[in-house]
Amino acid sequence: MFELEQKQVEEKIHAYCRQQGLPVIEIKWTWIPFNGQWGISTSFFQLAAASFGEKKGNVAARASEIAENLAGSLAKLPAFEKIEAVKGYLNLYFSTSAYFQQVLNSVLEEQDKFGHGERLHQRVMVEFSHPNTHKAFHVGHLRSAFLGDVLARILDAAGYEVIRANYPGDIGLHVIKWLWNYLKFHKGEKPDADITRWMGSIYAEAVRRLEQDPALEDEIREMYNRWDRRDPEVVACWKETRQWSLDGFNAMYNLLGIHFDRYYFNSMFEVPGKEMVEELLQKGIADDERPENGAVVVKIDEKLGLKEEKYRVMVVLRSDGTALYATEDLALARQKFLDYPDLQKSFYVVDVRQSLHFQQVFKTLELAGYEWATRCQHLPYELVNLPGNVVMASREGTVVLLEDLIREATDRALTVVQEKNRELSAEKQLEIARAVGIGAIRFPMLARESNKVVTFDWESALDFNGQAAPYIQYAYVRANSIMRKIGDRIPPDLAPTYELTQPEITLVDLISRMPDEIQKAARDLRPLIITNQAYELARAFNDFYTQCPVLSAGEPARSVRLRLVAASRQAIANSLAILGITAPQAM
RNA sequence: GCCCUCGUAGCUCAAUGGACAGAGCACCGGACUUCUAAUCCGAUGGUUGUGGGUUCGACUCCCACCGAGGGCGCCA
Repeated sequence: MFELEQKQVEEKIHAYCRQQGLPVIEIKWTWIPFNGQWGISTSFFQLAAASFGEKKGNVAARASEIAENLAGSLAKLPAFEKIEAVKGYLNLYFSTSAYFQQVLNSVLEEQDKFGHGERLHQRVMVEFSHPNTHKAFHVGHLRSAFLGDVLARILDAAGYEVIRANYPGDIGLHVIKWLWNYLKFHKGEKPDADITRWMGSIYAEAVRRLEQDPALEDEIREMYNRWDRRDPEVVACWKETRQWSLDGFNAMYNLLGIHFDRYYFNSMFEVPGKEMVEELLQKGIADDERPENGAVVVKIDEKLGLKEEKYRVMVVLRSDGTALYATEDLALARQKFLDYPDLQKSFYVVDVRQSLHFQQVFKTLELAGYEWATRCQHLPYELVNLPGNVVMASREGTVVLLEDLIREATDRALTVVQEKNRELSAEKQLEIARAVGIGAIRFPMLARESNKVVTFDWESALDFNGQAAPYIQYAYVRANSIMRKIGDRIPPDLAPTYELTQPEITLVDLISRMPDEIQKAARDLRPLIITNQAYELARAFNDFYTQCPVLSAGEPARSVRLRLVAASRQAIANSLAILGITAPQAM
């Protein structure tokens, strides 16, 4: 938000460097790290070290000297209230009243666009979630869904045109097993409610039956053959039951606040994938080892002339000529660029275990001469495990179903809402409980580095205190409550003519950082940056709330603070929006 | 055997290569005639796995080791 001011100072520093015969280097700004102080800072250690060249010297002392000199020559800049040199750092403190006013004005003018970047007119795609039909949807699946959703929101806020893509696994061995069990033991059944759970149970039952009697594998093979022959009964059953899953997923996505612009289905890429393998063979990139009882493979390291193994060998077609996941991924990647030739980036939010697989796919496409291959990028994330490092797997039955988690979280929130908001209708209460419960589920999936394993346990999943979504939502509600008391009429623009207190300065400081934080989150593809920002903002607001009376304050503080409350409410709302967390009107 | 990721307070996690490594939970002690206490304030808690190296400066980068997890031609 302070590009202009920064530029001015940078020019002065550069002029000083030239005058002193120092190298002109890029100035890196940081926020002043001291609480309650508002401004920007840069250090001169690098410059001091450079000034000595090959010789040794006291860098700290030299840096202090440079900072002191600059502080002296910059002393008259009107943009800053105070300029000081401390231990080799140059600290520039904003003139609070002017910027305080400027920040609030931007927020209140831009409203829900505050913090967002200029439209870049660049298109990117984020593929995420990719659930398997005919299986349960469990908590382990949430990470990709939330990560992808929020990355899409972040990129959109940063200024990109974002395509949200889903790639459901609607065919494959798991579906065949399901169809077999259904047609043999459950033909004609269809539950009225809770369909995703039921789909999962039919699958789990199929797995159990096959474990108990391995001879049944023959029947699975037969079912696969029927599918390959496009047996009308099997195809019809597949179409119908596949839709049940998709309907169930849609209901869940709606509840979770996730939507997609584009669906690619696994079943659409079997044939095109095989065609691409044929093409790879013709180009001499793939090797057909089927005559020697092998498969069709791409020996990537060999083709690249690498001495050490890196990409290894990727199987692109089974020895019996049937398609693999890899086969289909080749065609999927291509389809995305056929649909959107101007795609700058094609992101895949898929768990870390598939890192090598995606490196292989993208490198193979590059070898095949597709120039867009380098625009594909896998965004890996670690798994959600159960305590004791137990992986969630539908087959093992070690899962926490999403429906159960949502119900528990919502119930717990509802208990509090009913106690605290007796005057609200049951419908309103449930709406709030949903926002709080689902927000509480979302937050911890986003508030940690994606390369760290998340351990799910009920106790912390249902803990609404501290660093959690309800804390942030509550800050929003408090701000909203104050504004409601004055009919939401925000006082007109005015400058603070009283001495601002520390909580007020900290709060506006954090609000002013939001545009930068959003850009940083988009650049690094890290939702964590936004969760941190949102939490800090909420904390600063709660601090302000307890220390600074608003409605009972005398003018001009009352009006200034009302504007600050309105701006805080907006900033918190915008942070929550990027995180896909609903900001309730009451709690 | 090769490759990838992680290791920070009792627990869960933060910290653009820069100022005293910060939060939450738990535990202990306080605060509701005042805008919603799902809140706030205070106290306790650290040789950042170990050993080297690079740098003016390392939780951060490099190397080795230890510990945990994951991946390596026909699963997805």
